Amino acid sequence: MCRESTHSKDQLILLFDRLFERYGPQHWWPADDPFEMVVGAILTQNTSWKNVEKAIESLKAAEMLSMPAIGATPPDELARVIRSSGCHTVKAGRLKALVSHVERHYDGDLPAMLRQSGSELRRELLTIRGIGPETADCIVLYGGEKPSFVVDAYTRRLFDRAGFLARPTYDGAKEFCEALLPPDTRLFNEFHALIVRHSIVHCRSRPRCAGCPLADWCPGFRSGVN
DNA sequence: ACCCAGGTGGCCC
DNA sequence: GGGCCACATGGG
Repeated sequence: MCRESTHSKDQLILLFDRLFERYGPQHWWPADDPFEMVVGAILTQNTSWKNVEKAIESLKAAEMLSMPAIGATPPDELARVIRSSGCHTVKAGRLKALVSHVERHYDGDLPAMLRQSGSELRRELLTIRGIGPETADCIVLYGGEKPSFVVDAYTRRLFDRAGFLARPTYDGAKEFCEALLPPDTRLFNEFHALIVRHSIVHCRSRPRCAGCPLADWCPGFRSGVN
């Protein structure tokens, strides 16, 4: 990173303000409890949230949305229940890997794991098969409620198009944000949720940028970044 | 018939 | 460090 300035800091905060003014608080993560949150984070990997909701409903209907149930269910049966989330064979294995980790190291006490510091929790999550940087950051931020900035494909594309960073890597975009923003859980929570919301609701359904709250940063008619 | 989704791991160079 | 692929359902 190393090219940060009060300029890009102000721009970044302005971008957040524009999104917040437009869309308001997003109230993420949509889950009834920490375990459902973590399950959702794994199921939503490269998958639309709509399909994840169906899979979570299936788990609830089968009374399988609990660590003991997932721990005791054979992988192929679990896969059938979460089928709608796509890549279900892979994800069934990831859910079981997560559950067995928490059972082995915390006697099944997920909140105990989530109580660690953000950096320790992140490091530990990354050792679990099927949890990569984005899923880990989601769990730290939305499950552990510690300020770990979540980057996704939308974030990287937005920062690239808006001229904040050129072809950012995951870690590059994360470090950029964490260097410029105060480590505020609420801010990080809303920032990521708003970028997702904007990218889906606005950019996809209205590709012409009509009324885009980020028009200042659009490549076509940019007015002053950099 | 494509292309994309709130990614990750494996393999390659 | 990057590029490519499989994983796979459901909606545009």
